[in-house]
Amino acid sequence: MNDSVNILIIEDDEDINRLLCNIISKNGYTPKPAYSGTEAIIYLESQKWDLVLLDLMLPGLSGEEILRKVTKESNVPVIIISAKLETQTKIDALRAGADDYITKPFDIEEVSARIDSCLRRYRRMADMPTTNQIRHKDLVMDTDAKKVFVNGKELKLTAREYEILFLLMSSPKKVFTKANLFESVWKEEFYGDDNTINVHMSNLRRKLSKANPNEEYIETIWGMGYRLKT
Amino acid sequence: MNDSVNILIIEDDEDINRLLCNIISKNGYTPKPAYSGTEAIIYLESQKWDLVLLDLMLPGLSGEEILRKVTKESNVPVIIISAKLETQTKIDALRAGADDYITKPFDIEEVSARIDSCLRRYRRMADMPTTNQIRHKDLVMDTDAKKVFVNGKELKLTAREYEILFLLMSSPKKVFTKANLFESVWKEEFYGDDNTINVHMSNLRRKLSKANPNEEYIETIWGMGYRLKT
DNA sequence: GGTTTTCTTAAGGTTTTTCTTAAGCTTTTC
DNA sequence: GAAAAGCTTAAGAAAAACCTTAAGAAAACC
Repeated sequence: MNDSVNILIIEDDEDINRLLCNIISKNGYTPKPAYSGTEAIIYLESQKWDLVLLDLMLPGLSGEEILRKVTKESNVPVIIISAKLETQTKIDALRAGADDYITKPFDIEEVSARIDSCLRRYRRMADMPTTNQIRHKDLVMDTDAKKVFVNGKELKLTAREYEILFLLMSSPKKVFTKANLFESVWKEEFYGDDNTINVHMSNLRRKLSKANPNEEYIETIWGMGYRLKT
Repeated sequence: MNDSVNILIIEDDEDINRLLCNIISKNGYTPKPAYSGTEAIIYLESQKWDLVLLDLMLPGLSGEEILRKVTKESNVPVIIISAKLETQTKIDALRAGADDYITKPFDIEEVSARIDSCLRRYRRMADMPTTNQIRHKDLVMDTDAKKVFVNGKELKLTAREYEILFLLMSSPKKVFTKANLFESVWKEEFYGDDNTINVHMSNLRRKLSKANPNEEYIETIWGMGYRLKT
């Protein structure tokens, strides 16, 4: 168990799953079949994996959800295997953190080559501990619960306020222009009307400073935007 | 040399090469076109690259040879771009050390996603900080934090000053006319009144020379404009 | 369907940057 | 080496950017 390379195969079609298992063991790796999303989650949480092959079309929990969960909670490389041919799906998967994408029907040799390539890339990588918390000064943001704490005391924020603070905290050194903020939080094109942002910023600051009057969290960079104060 | 992300594009078709260059610079990276295998080799040996896009069908030195050379002599990730549809080619390329494979005709969004994904992977592997820095002499500009440092000491610039310096630093050898500067920084048409630029330039220079009196950073090219002093 | 929360709009005030002006300086050209 | 063109500096004026507050509109929730 120690030196083996463990590959989790999440694929509901039994034939395809078996085929993948065969390819993988022939290449000297240890396959583990999972036939549904829920089953996959159990395996994912039970041990450390070296690679995940993931079918996007699954009964129960969808492949997309699993992908999101995996990339959020761990560092395991993921290769998507799917019949979906649309480019957009591919792009979404790659952007969501997938490492490669193979469309069905696939070629045995190709799968094998991609698995090798992917593992080769990751072999040297050290694992990074991932948490669902972001911290800055005495601010703690729980991105699962979507709550913010100042000195352990919860700070009640509205959705917009939370999103703004999240953006700032996700890149602590980065200056976010109003256009940046607007497009990230509102998901609309920004065309110069920044007053809404001013007001939200002001409200957010008021709440923060009420929670801890001795600390300033958000800095204004004149003519540029906002940034977390270091 | 600065810390921008340099991507070498080895593709003999000028239209495709130009398209790729556009995609890449729009994503914030620095593209360099090479139109033949021999040209590519020269560039490959002349500097460090962050990513190579390689067309397999090339005049002169073949893509396969370049791929072999690159993977043998360096660690640079390579994405293959090719019209060859056969799986065997893909497999060979992946086995030979390529990191990804895109077949022509390709989708702009897909190329962009794959480049991002590939760079992200490598950055994690090398444990590289994702800060976006431009350097020139002892000037360091952090384009995320929008800060400038001279010998490690922060230089406080206004938005306009920052933009001017950014423009100069983004093309270290280029001479910017006042019209260039004005149109880039002010985003308005320039019609002859250059005094404003004079004043800003002067203020910028004053701050720079106060931070380091022994160095001159901006050069005036008489009758033409300004340039970073080498 | 009504209540409550959240968001947006608008206006007034403050701060900071940018622009304009003008005089003095430097480099090029003739 | 003098005239012309171009550049720098400084200071006050103007403009832009930003902050806060309050109230009406919209949305979310029950």
